[in-house]
Amino acid sequence: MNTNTQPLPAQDPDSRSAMRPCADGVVPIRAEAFKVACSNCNLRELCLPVGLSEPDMERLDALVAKRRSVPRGDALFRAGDAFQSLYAVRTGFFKTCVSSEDGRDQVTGFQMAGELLGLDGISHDRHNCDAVALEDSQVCVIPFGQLEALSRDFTALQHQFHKIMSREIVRDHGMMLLLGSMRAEERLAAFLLNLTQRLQARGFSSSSLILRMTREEIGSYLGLKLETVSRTFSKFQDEGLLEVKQRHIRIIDQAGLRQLINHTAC
Amino acid sequence: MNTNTQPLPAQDPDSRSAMRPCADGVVPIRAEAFKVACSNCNLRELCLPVGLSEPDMERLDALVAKRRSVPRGDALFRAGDAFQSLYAVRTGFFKTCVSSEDGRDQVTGFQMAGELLGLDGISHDRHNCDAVALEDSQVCVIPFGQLEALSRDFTALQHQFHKIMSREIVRDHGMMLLLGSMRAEERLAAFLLNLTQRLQARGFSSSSLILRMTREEIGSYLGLKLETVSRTFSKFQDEGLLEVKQRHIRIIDQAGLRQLINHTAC
DNA sequence: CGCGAGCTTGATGCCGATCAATGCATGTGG
DNA sequence: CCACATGCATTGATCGGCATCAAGCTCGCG
Repeated sequence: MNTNTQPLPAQDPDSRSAMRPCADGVVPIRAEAFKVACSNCNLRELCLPVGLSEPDMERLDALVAKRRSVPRGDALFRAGDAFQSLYAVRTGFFKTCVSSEDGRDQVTGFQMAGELLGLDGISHDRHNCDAVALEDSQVCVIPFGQLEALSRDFTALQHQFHKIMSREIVRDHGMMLLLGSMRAEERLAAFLLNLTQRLQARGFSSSSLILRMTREEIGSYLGLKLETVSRTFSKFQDEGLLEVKQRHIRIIDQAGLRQLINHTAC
Repeated sequence: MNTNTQPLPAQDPDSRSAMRPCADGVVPIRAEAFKVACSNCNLRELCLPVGLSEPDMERLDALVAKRRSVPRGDALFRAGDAFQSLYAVRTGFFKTCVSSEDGRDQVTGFQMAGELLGLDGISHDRHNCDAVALEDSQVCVIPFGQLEALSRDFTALQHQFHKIMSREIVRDHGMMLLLGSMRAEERLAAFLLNLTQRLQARGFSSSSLILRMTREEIGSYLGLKLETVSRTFSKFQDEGLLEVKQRHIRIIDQAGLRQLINHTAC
């Protein structure tokens, strides 16, 4: 309903071809006109400040004074880097992936505007996964020590932060369910529905989207090979559930997708 | 090395047949002689108080004044229950499992002494999974509101709690890697090594263990069917890696198990 | 225009699921 | 104490979903 991200008809459809140069301050993006501040960020309903009152929110502003731009393909951080800060995605799109000693790797999540990156770093003071920008992106830097300090005399922030961590745990458990017991079609359907739901919350169309990641990255996330992802997309298209043109997806029968998940049917 | 849980030769081998009656206070377990307190709990090196100084630890004692016994098979909490408290396992063994609308369910973890239960409940003020005791167990009740309050003027506790949540996230990402890209043998090997490592940290033998869960529960956790778990156990036994007698496992070739995981070999 | 990254599609094979029967412990009631 | 029921584990036979290998195809870009 009330979208405070500027409501685009679909995701900014040309952002891949015509990527804007992104050195800080070079390009007069509208956001630059404001002070760097949560209190006037159009993501405040989705990000760390959720539920904070106006005056409370201004106390956050001191915290997130810094931004950082990450061009497509670059890492915001890598596994092993010292952990200093959390990051809130302002614009753009990220993937996080862990890898085992023997070189296998697994995409553990895709993050879009308003979502937090780096929570896994708290445990051992080192980041535990790579965070890579899938398009030119910008993040707010949240020094973790300061976040802890501020949340010490700031109950609402403290609680909100705990909720965010807990929500990540719940999400991960959902992924374990998906990876442990769903079949390829169910996985892909769940993935698409989750993606569109999150895009919708950000003011984008719920039926039309552009995938920012490759089939291989989707496959890694869902525990499938890229060929299986591709075939499943084609199958969904044949069945009239989707229209698939490379990375452009239009969802034709959302209810049909939903049934796929809830209906064990087998 | 210095084990502060009483170091048993292996896990209390008769605890399943001769389960002690477990109504609170009925049985004079040694712990009952002390006050209920973190500061003299033999799990303090593994549980929430890790890293706290002696005087700091005593401040925790006010928090965890209550215990609760959970007989084998009973739920400590169920998905949908109102979230009030976290729980620290004092004795016994738990599984947590989530289930989807269509009845599928997935074991998301096994918890032993010193580990925390209920972190997923913070996000929506309701528990999001079931926690079921796999043997007669006892937990410390940690009212979450009080934990937040105490951690507000108690930096070390605050930080420790954040680390615990983060560690859970890291663990979950590891499970996603396992579920997304490992084969049955690798999964079971990783599971056994993880289990023995945690048991060893608690003063138990690192080569001999008793599984507290069924083959089906292991399978659910690892994204396999119980027959596959059973077959893989047999295979490991044939290869001289393990000795398997029902739920009694003896690890003969730990290095061999380790190789299985790190060596993609295929 | 032609190269290359990423996507699609087909043919084949294998790992683990499924179905089914048997074995093995524990517990119960006659 | 034995007979039987019950829950869990093992093992075999078969099947199917997804991985793997291998071409082509599409599209954006130098």
